This record gives sequence, structure tokens and C-alpha cells, in this order.
Amino acid sequence: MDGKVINLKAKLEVYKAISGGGNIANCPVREVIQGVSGKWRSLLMMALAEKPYRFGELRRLVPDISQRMLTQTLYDLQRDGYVHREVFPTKPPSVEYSLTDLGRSMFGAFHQLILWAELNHDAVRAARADFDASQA
Amino acid sequence: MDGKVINLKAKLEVYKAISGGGNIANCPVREVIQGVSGKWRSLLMMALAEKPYRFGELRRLVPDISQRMLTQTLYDLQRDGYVHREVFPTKPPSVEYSLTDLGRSMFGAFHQLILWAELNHDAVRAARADFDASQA
DNA sequence: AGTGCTGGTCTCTTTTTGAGACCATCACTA
DNA sequence: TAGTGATGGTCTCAAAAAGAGACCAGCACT
Repeated sequence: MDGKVINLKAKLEVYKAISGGGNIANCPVREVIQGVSGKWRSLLMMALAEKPYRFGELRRLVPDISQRMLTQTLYDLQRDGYVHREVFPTKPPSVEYSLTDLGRSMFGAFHQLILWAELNHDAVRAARADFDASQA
Repeated sequence: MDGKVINLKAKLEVYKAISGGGNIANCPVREVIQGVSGKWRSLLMMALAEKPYRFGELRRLVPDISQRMLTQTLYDLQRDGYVHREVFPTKPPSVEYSLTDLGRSMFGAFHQLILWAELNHDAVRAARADFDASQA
């Protein structure tokens, strides 16, 4: 019974150590997971995993994203090294966004979760409905 | 060149269709991904994947979570069907949280991302540092 | 000169997160 | 029998993030 506790404690201690001795909340794993979170990041990663896109194309592809959030999300993804941004000096300068190797690598792992979601989203929906019903 | 566009368009159209004809933003996949997001959800899922825990144990395990967020995050996880909550009628009633089958199933996929994060968090860190330096 | 497309930035409002105080119950202890 | 600590919460309010919408500069076409 204590064995399991020690397993977890050890694991969390490792994270704690990696995170620089501070608290677990800053652990790098959480940092990366946070990087995947965000309302639009997964959607944009999925789009860019298919092929590179221009700013306006992405905006049209995801109609209900505001320009501000599109700009900011792409900036964040670029900052984390997942997305490459290239400006072409056309008449009205156009900007193309594409996945980097790191981005593709991350998306490979992230894809597992997407696949799970595709298969199980109705189970989650059902659980939520049941729960809400039982609380009413 | 247009072939790829059609691929993505088709995929996104599928999501759009699943989501009930509305816009892509409500697609169930995004909904599930959102469910995984949140500052504490991954950490609590990792803890509960190890073994069931009581409220106070979790609070001690993750020292920098506030009681409010612990309550709420566990509530959300329970609502999504990932976590089971059981109250024991001890003298001061104790509450135990454990993963459901759905929770374990989801964690299996999510685990891929955690493993990737464990292996590559330094690359992300480096990318971020580079980017910040180049912006300065 | 006016319109539209390019890819943004700036400001303001709403929503989400988070920290901290407060609460009710029971057991043990002085 | 009043004080202390442990149980698992809730409530209030401040800070941070997300989001909507106006505005901007440059160039082409009409």
C-alpha cells in the first residue's frame, strides 16, 4: 500500500527536481501541456498539420476566431517552436505559417489524444449529461 | 495542391457536421481537448492514474493548488466522467477520488503527450529562449 | 478618390483563474 | 467544557486571460 505511494511520490519528486526545486506547478511537463491548451491551439495545429496556411486562409477556415486571437495564438505557437512564420514580399505582403519539425513531432503525440476524442467524445458527452441530470 | 485543401476541408466539414451544423468551434474534439486543458487537470489525472486519493491527500500532494481550484477541478473531472467520487461516512466524512474506466482510457492517450513532454520539454524551452532573445 | 484585400494592433468588456477567509462537524485533550 | 485540529467544503473578491470590434498602413484596381 505504501509502495504505490512511494512510486508516485518519487515521480512527483522527479518533476519537482526538474522544475528547479521549486514547486510542482512549474514542472516542465505541465508547461508543455499548458502550451497545448488554449481554445484555438489544437484547432490551428490540426489545420497546419495538414499543410501550411496563410493568415487570411486560417481566418476563413476558423470563422469564429477573432483576428486578435489568431494573431496571438500563432505568435504563441511560434514562440514555443511549433510553428514557422514566413513573410513573402508580395504586393500586399503575405505571411505563411507552417509546422516546424518540433511541431510535427509534438503533433504526433497530440494526435493520439485527438483520435481518442474522435472515438469517445460521445461517451464524455453522455457522462456530462448524466451528471447534470443527477445534479438537477 | 488543391487536393490537400480538399482533404482538410473535408475533415473540418466532418467536425462541423458532428458539432451539429454550427461552427467548428463547438466541435466535440475541441470540447474534449478543452476538458484536458486547465492548469490542474493534467496534474490531478496523473496523480489519480497512480492510485485513488482523498481530498486532503491531493491537496498535500499539490501544495500550490487552492482548495477552491481543487474542488472545482475534481468536480469538472467528475462531470466529464473521468473521475469517480465516493464519500465514506467516517467520523469526519472522508471523500475518495479515483479514475473511472473512461478516465483510464483517456489517460492512456493523454499519456503519449506527457511522455513527449518529458522527452522534449527542453527543446520547447530552448525554442522559447531563442525566440525571446531574437525579439529583444 | 473610393473600395477592397493584405495582416495586423489597440481598447474595452466579459469570462475564467486564483488566493484567502470563512464554515459545520466531530474527536481528542487539557 | 472550552480549545485545537482534522475532515471537505463554500463564498467573496482581485487578477489574469479571452474575446469582440474599431482602427491602421500599404498597395491594386476601377
